[in-house]
Amino acid sequence: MSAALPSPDWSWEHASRECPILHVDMDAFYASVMVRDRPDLQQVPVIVGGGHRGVVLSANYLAREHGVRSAMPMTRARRLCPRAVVVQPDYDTFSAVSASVMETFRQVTPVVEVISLDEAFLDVSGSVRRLGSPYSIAEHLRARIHDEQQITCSVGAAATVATAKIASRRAKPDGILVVPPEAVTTFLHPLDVGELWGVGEKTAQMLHRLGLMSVGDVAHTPLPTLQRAVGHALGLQLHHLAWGQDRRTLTPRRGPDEPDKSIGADETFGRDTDDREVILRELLRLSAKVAGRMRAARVAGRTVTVKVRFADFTTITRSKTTAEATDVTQEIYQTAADLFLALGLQRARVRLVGVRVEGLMPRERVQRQLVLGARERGWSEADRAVDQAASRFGAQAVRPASLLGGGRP
DNA sequence: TCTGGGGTCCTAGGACCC
DNA sequence: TCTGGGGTCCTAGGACCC
Repeated sequence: MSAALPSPDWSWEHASRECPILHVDMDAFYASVMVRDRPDLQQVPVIVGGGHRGVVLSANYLAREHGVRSAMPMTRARRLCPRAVVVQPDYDTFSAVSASVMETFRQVTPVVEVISLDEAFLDVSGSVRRLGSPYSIAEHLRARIHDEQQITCSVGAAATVATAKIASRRAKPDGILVVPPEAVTTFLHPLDVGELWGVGEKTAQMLHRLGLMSVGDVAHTPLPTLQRAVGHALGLQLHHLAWGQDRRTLTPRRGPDEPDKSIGADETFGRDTDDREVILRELLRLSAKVAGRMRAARVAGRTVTVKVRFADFTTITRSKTTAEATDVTQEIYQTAADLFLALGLQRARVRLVGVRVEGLMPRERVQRQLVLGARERGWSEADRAVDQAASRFGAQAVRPASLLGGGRP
């Protein structure tokens, strides 16, 4: 399992000294957490996923043996593994387990970049004197997480973020892989191009068409050729990554001074619809959700984007940028509804609609034009009342009048 | 009963300004 | 009358990540 080059006095301990970047990734996280408290599920294939029209969020290794993978349509997953038990995700539990795991990381080093609920980078260069080599720190973390949470994780250790990330994937499940600097190209070059960060299905196909199958092939392709094929930025990135070069450093946390760049929500209908009223009502619900999250984050934004996905899965977006930033539900909805209606759809069957607000800035920085019309102030105050009621009685308690009574199964 | 929902970044064309 | 670049903003689409 190692890509390291043995030398006379070689050891994992020693080899890891130049590998202070750890990438820790929980193994089949959602599935592992769901199975943990259900002894009856321990020896059966388990798929975590939404119901109707959903995708696989996670699958345990017994299900993976049948070819089930994350993000696969549930229909296909069930076909591949009919005897799998399908369970609904429990995000509250996932968040709690994740928070505890991240806390364990922070006891090892303050330099933790959280990527998602089940994944983080750690820079342990400042912890080596206190806790030992990166390799023994990784072992320590794995043992603690297993003891405290009864789930396993895998760790990749390297000198750079990108290589550590690939290493953890190759270490799965329940393993550690150290890739010392002198072994980086030996490790990377035989891998498929799809292993590189930024190479998904489409780019992998494109590279394969050019005869570039392995990371080594990419490494030995002239940069201009690469850039013509996949674009300027990605070409440069792949060129660097293929040689194990990655200047990225860890950013522990996005500060309050650096808010999200956009906030949005979308939803796939239970069944495709061409009913304008149904779609507009959904846009209102999504606008309320987005605006509520914006107010909670104390941001306002200028660009509203509507997304429409049709029955054949083609997807379009329409956006409008206004002079003034807003966090007001009615204003966001009005823009979204205008954009949607301007499409002039007649009988097109719609699968999904979404609303997103971009160009976010801290709310304090928004200078509302002098003429704070009575109407506008009214909406803003209505939103605040909704927020307060929602925080006391739950988000379901308060919603726009047009969402009441219109519900259908 | 094929294909979720939350995001980020890049590209490319056109408008507009200097 | 014809023709420059550079920079920024906006819009639309696409790819990718978890």
